[in-house]
Amino acid sequence: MGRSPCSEENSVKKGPWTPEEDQKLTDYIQKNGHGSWRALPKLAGLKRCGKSCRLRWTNYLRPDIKRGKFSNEEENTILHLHSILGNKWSAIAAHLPGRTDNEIKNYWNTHLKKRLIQMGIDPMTHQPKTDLFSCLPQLIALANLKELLEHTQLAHNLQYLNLLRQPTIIANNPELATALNATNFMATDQEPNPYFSNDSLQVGQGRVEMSDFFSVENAPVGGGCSQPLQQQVSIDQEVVGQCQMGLMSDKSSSSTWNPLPPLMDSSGSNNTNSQENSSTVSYGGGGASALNWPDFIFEDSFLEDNLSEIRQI
DNA sequence: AACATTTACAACCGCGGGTAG
DNA sequence: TCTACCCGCGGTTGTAAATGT
Repeated sequence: MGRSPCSEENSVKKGPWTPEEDQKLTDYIQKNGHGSWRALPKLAGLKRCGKSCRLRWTNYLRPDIKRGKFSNEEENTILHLHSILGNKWSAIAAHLPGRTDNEIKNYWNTHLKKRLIQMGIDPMTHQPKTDLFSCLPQLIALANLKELLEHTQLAHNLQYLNLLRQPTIIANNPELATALNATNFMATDQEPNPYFSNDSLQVGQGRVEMSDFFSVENAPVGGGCSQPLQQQVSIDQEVVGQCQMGLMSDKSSSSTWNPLPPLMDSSGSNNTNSQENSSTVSYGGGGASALNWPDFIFEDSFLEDNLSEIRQI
């Protein structure tokens, strides 16, 4: 009873198609149309089952098939339609001229599905995953990203402070000079700044190369960043503005991690040895201080007044 | 250079709906 | 209404190519 499956038919060839077989099939269909697929192999002189011929034609030999990489537009269409239709590959293919359901299915399984999983999105529901284990890699990546961005803000703040050390700026702002002196951040030519240089930075007990902060190679994997990390954190002409924002946010929120150098009372006898302090001061602690940073360094007008000096550096 | 592993994709398999007799 | 057959669909497998060790 019932029909015999294609694979059980006698003398039916399976496996990859040869160029000769492709040519026979193409020639026959172009001359006669496919008609009955079941009858086609015999008429075309092929030792294949009708089903195999149909698949070969519709998925590979059909002249209107588009080859090559899927465009961003096609990817977006697949993602959108899949979120509505699910695994209805033929329905999705109907919206993508030249693409077969098989090709879309393969592309989904090998590229798009994996990408959604990496982004912490359930490929079947298109919703963010809720179970902790399945999105553990994303959580780790986010934790790494947070750490990187905190260090980046620290670097920005310190670079801003370094810019403020310029003699012309200090000469015009005695209050700033006092504050900088109070941080142990002020250095002379004979006594280099222990915390910051153009290419490295003191963080707690360690020293980190600036290149570690600002290279894509060291960026955390995953995390769903919508733009290259380098674009987000690179120090360029906007660094002054970013530094100022960092300073202001830290100033207004003392309960959060504070990357600013603490102000120290310079009248104290124990704070004169910067070399000793360099090994003990931790920016992360932000310990209690009787002194405050002068308000004017957080204001736009101060920045604008000194922008020309800062940009000459 | 050799081997192992991963990736990409063509092809196969089985199921279910539709239809003619 | 039942049966045999055809066709299309979605899931799965096999394998060549690419990449890593």
